[in-house]
Amino acid sequence: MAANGGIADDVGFLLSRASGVVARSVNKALAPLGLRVRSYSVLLFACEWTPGITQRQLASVMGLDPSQIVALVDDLEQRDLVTRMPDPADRRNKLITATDEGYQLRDEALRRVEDAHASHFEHLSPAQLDDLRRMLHQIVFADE
Amino acid sequence: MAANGGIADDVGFLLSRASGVVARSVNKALAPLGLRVRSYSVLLFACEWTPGITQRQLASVMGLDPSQIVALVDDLEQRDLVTRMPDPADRRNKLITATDEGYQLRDEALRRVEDAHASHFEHLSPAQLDDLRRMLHQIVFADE
DNA sequence: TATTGTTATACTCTATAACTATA
DNA sequence: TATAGTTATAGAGTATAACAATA
Repeated sequence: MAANGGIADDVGFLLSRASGVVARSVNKALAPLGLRVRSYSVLLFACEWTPGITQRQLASVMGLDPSQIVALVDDLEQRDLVTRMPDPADRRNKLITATDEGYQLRDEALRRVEDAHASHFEHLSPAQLDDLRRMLHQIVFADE
Repeated sequence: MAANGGIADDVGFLLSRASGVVARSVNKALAPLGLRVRSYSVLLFACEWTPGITQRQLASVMGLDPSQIVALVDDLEQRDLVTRMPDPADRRNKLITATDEGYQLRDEALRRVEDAHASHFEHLSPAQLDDLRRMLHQIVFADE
């Protein structure tokens, strides 16, 4: 599975290295906006889901424990980028929705992340990036 | 509902998710051996490099700061899995080399990691895994 | 002066368990 | 009782700065 050329060619090792390189770069690009890669992802999910995404759904889709979502949403909520609205149908759920400010910050964040990504993905064609996306998706959801 | 082509299909996001899924699984597989994915990588590099790898080289190849290598090597050294030998040619360098015990533990670790990987990569052909390796390598070393 | 390894510190991320409120 | 969110805590990972030994 690994080890044609040893640990340096191990897919798990390369995944970790590539993820680290990109995340570091994205964190730097987002720092002026007061975002990190995690809070950025939460903001985008809040923008994309209508009429909002529950914290449980966020935890599931981000691969995190629900307890880790709390602080991320707290931060965005305190900055008026998202709101926590109790779901009328089930008051245990809290629907996370982006505010107008949230959408505006997302637009700026998307531009910065796209620039950061460009330097890392420039040697890959759009078709290759599609293949890459598909394969990563299969690794993440291998058991479904 | 989620938008398609949104953050869930972002290559950086998928890299982070896939890396997390695999690392979690590998950490669990290595736990009985007292290894984690980081110390496992150090052990493998120590096994593969002749006549040893310096801590600076380890930091470079693993994408870490040299200060982070110290504790990793300390741990392996205290368990007699690797040795720190001053390089006669330049006594600032310390060559990290695996002991016989280190090589033995590596063999067992390799088996466990291969099993852990199998469940995540089973839907990908050997050719696809080669493509994946190549693309990840290009992302990591895009600026070289 | 420059480089290798080291220590120290602060912050972020990860993993678990236990609690509350709603159902 | 079961589920969603929350709090708390300990451990692992990340990022910098400064220092001693060696070149």
